[in-house]
Amino acid sequence: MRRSAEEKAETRLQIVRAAGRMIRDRGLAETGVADVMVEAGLTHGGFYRHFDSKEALAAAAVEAAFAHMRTRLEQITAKATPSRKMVALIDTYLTEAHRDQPQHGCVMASVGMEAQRAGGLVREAYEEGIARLLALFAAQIDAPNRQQRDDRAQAVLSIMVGGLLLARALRGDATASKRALKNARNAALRLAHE
Amino acid sequence: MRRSAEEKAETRLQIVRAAGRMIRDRGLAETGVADVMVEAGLTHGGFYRHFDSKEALAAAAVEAAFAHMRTRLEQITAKATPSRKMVALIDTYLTEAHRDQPQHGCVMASVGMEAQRAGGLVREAYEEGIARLLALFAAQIDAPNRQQRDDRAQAVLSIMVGGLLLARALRGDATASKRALKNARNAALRLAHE
DNA sequence: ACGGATAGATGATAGCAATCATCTAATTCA
DNA sequence: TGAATTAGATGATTGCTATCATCTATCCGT
Repeated sequence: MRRSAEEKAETRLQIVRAAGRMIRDRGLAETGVADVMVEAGLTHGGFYRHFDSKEALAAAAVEAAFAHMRTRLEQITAKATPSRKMVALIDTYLTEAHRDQPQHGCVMASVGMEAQRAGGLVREAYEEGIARLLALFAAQIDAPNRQQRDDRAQAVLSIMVGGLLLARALRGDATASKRALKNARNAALRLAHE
Repeated sequence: MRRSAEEKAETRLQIVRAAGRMIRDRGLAETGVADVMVEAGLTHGGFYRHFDSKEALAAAAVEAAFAHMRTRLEQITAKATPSRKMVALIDTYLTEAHRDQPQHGCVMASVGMEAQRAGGLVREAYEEGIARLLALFAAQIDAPNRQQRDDRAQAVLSIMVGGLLLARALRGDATASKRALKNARNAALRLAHE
């Protein structure tokens, strides 16, 4: 059953989104092509009409997930007053919702090392995504020169990712997990404003 | 060919060590039982004389890797003067060697989310390992009460793990990667000493 | 020293995942 | 309108992995 070019693009988007969710939720290796297609409302057969390989899909999914996060964060900063932009970013990232729903969250925190080990297109998309995320952070930081902004952006991203990872690891102890988020938040704020 | 109980224990240790290295290097899913056995100098057949399942092996490997890291860190702190203990820990963790050799490094940074998704025994070993790591850190921190020590330990572990992850992600840009280590180090020191 | 026990090897099996050849139905364009 | 095109379905194939039955050579207790 042939579809129009528009419909095909829409279908492709559904596949990429489904892959993005499943990869962040279950991991790269545990996400099968067939699973993704079912999640996208299709059967496994048509997959290769859209992508050359599983790797190509994974790379597209990583890229799209980073792009989605960038868009969301940009909207957040746009709404905040200049002095509150960084606070807004941090408070968006270090939430219980983000901790509990990796499938809609940060790729770095959910598939960090996996994406790197994957190599090829996936790794490229991953590294590019992080570089652009750092740039977005640096742009919100108030410091005298470029180097200092970049340095603080690195520190803030580090504590946010590490804090989220720790909060997820401690989910068995609700109190400790919440404290991990709070401690990371306080630390991030301090590091952002020096 | 039957072996003595002592030899069996030694063999088991070799298997666990090999698994620990491979899991941190390649990831959980990419590490096959047969690969581990070959790495341990055996064939895949005897595996189930030592472990009930791949999961049981992975859990043992995670536990052993955490234990090994604890031992190393304890030795480091034992050698340092009281005021330098925390600095010593941080400087041991945030090195280029650690960045470049995940197979001998921190489990949280190399298989964090994978270990959690695995569930069951692996997840238990992972959570236990992190809890004990936090305790080790807290013990080195100079703060008026327990809660503050725990909070700072969480913050320090978060920035260290996040910083290492970022440094690994940026390995394509040697300068940026080194700065990520340095920025995390500075931040960790500040967070440790308030 | 000898007979039962067992560590580790060999080889089989079952299940799953990626990939692709082929089929079909619908659409687009001439 | 109708022929060429193609999105997506069906089904096959290939390769890999976890698991386990069985075999054999050695060790341990008697």
